[in-house]
Amino acid sequence: MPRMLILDGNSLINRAFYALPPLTSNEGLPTNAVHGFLTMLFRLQKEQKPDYWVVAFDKTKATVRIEQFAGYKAHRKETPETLRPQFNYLKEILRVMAVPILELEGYEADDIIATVNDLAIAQQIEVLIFTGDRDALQLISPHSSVLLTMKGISEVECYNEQRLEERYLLKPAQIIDLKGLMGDVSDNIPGIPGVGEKTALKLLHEYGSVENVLQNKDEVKGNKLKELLNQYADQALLSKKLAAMIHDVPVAFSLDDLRWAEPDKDACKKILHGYSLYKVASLFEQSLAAVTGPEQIIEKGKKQKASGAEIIDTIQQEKNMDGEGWLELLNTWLEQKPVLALSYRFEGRNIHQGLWTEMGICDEHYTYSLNRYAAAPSVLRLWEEILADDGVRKVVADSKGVYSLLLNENKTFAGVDLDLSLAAYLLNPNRSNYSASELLGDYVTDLFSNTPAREAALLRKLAASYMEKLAEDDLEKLLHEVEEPLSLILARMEKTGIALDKAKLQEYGQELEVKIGRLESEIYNLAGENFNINSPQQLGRILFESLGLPPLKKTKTGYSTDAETLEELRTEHAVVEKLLEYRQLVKLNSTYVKGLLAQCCDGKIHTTFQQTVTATGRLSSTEPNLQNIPIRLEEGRRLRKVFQATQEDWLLLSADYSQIELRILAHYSKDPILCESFLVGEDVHRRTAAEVFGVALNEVNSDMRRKAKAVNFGLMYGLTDFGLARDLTISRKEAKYYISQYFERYNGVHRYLEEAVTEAKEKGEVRTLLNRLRKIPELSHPNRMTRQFGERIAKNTPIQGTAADIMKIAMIKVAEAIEGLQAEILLQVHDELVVQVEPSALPKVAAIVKKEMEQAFPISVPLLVDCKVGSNWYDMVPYQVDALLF
DNA sequence: GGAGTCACG
DNA sequence: ACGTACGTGACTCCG
Repeated sequence: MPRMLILDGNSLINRAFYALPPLTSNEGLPTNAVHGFLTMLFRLQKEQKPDYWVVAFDKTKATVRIEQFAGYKAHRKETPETLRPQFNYLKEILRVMAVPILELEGYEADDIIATVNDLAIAQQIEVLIFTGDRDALQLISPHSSVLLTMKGISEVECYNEQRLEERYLLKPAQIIDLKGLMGDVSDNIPGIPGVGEKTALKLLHEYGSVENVLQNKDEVKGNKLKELLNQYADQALLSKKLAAMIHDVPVAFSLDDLRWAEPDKDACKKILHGYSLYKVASLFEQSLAAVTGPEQIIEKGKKQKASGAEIIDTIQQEKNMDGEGWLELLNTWLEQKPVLALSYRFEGRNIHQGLWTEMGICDEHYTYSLNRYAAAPSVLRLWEEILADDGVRKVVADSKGVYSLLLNENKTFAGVDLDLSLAAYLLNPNRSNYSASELLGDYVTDLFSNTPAREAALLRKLAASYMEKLAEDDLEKLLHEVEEPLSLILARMEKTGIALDKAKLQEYGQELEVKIGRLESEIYNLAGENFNINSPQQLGRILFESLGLPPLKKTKTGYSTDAETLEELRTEHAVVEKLLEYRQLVKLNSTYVKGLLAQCCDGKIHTTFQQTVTATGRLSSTEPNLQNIPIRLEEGRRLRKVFQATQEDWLLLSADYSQIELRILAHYSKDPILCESFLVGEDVHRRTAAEVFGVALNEVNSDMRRKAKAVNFGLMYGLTDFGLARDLTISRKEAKYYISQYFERYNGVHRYLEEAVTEAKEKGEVRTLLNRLRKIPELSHPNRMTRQFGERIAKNTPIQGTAADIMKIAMIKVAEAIEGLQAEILLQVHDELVVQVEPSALPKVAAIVKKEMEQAFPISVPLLVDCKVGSNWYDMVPYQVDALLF
């Protein structure tokens, strides 16, 4: 008898989404649900080898059922942002894989499944329905069974008539009666309030159907229940109706459309790899082999052995432990100080408010799982002692995360032996994800049993190969002496946070909103109509169509309306100026006032410093980003008034490197003029102006200096005449002239930049002073534009990256030197450190900070740090460090 | 989710 | 003839 597999697309993708950690493709697209769905699909295909198959999806803008009952599914939770796009990815992939999809406007997957099921049965086809939704049990028949996902998606349970009878003592047709009585919160089917599964089953066992229950309601035991049945009789009948699937969906397909068809293997592989779904791709090949012939299975088996399969076989077995066993084990660890691999899970909104829930731990013999809620207090205390013990070395992915969670409970963490996330980042800073599950992606063949214990065992395995790779690329020192120690400092900075004056911020927000409101009406007046100013598309139509302004620049999608374009149109129409001001204020209000208030709990802000994001080695800051708080324009700069020390009456000390990138360029290039500028401590931009314009230092005017500054600035980015011209609003020819003059005078810089590119092309990579690596595949790309981009990266990365290296070293030294003093580092903004300090400790702390930063990593020109002090991040005044304390 | 815009170093 | 300076993150609109 031929077999058909019907999958409930919506139900299964939802299951997969909530069951799996948030995986992403290399491009950062969320793919966990797609991954989970396809894994289930191919497993099932391999097992069942169906002759027909189909995936049904909801398409419910206006469901037929809405007409019946307005509340139906009205309260369903909105699809999460990271799930929504995955429907389209999945459908796209299914199409390439020649898996039939059925959906019809106005109907749910359920209804389509019921319809297809009927048709298949009529054609003597055996049906297996795969879903997470118990509703489907109503479709069970002698020829149809239902495969239900149980916990998560790892376990499934197969229901046929017999099993349904065993489990519920019900016939398939009674499933809708069951729902009619007990309702279903997720589908917003009301049922009878107060009647749950137990009562509903009891009633059905006795009376068989909702109708019959209602007919005999007077003899039902229990006054309360009788009353409920009386009161909600109609609602129960309606609920039963809602629970019944529609069997006659007018969806157009023939049985032949659903017949299994061999897909284009290469196209499938390509699209799966496009979404970074490597595991699924290999599963796909296996399942294909399973259906297309035995020869290929053997072929496949060989290949499998050669890849990750062996490693899986050799990882430590998981060992179950009782309380006694734990105590004994932990004491042994405390004594013998083994290396432990760790993996963790946590609960809570985010890492700053979270608690770890489970840890997977792997020593050289076994792997274990420790659950905080299952473990005895004495076991937890001992485990915390081990976490804090520097002698017990740990292999982890994301040590900052572990430390953050422990800090939430005022516990500590030490003994990081190897942070695999940081290691992977140093080996290749271009990846998008360095989570444990991602790093293990190469090894994990069975994602569903990816427990913390298993993860820990695999991390331990991974550590060995990473050590080798780190040694090969000469990155061990940078990892162990810079990144790993820094991660713990970052965790403490995040935990400390920075205080926010909420009231003042709200006040500022109201002030902004008044101004924004005024500007809004002025803009509508000047434009002659109302529109959404925040929509670049609508704004473009107003400016360049209604008002007839000249469109100077285009974007991919239409007119450009950015600040640069508007600036040029300023004199053309009065509305332009208002728009610029409007944009500025809206930005301040939505990103900073609203954004910061939303992140502010307990009067403090805790950012997250990302240590594995940038390709150059810089940190980044998220949720909220505290590295881009306005400063350039006064309007925005005022925001800085609300940032204060977390300790009452303490001061903020800001220490920033002066011209660090130019100094690094001087070091690299050994250019005599540039080096001299820094050695004698003159104004570099003024000197550059003198050289480029061929005048004496005292003849340099402010315009000349401004231009020279732009050149110096541009150098670090791989300057072009076009870019310089645009920045200075001068002709390209003029820009070109300045650049040639510059390189003539600063020929050391010129030579260095050329050599940097040549060497990068040879090696395909660049390095910073501390050996940080960045591969630049763009350098050998066929497209000229891309290649030139690679060249600019080759010029910029050693400079930006070295600055980042030096700052990281400085942070480690500063943190160590101020330990025990009344001071804490709060923020890092690339070339600036913000420290909070008790006023009387200021002279000493400022001297330490300045010294440690300036001497963090000596290069051939001096590094200079300027200090400023204030009670908030706005009112900062220069602070002269006492030379004697230095 | 992608595009556009704009905040920072 | 083409497109154009490096590195980030957040918010908004829109399909």
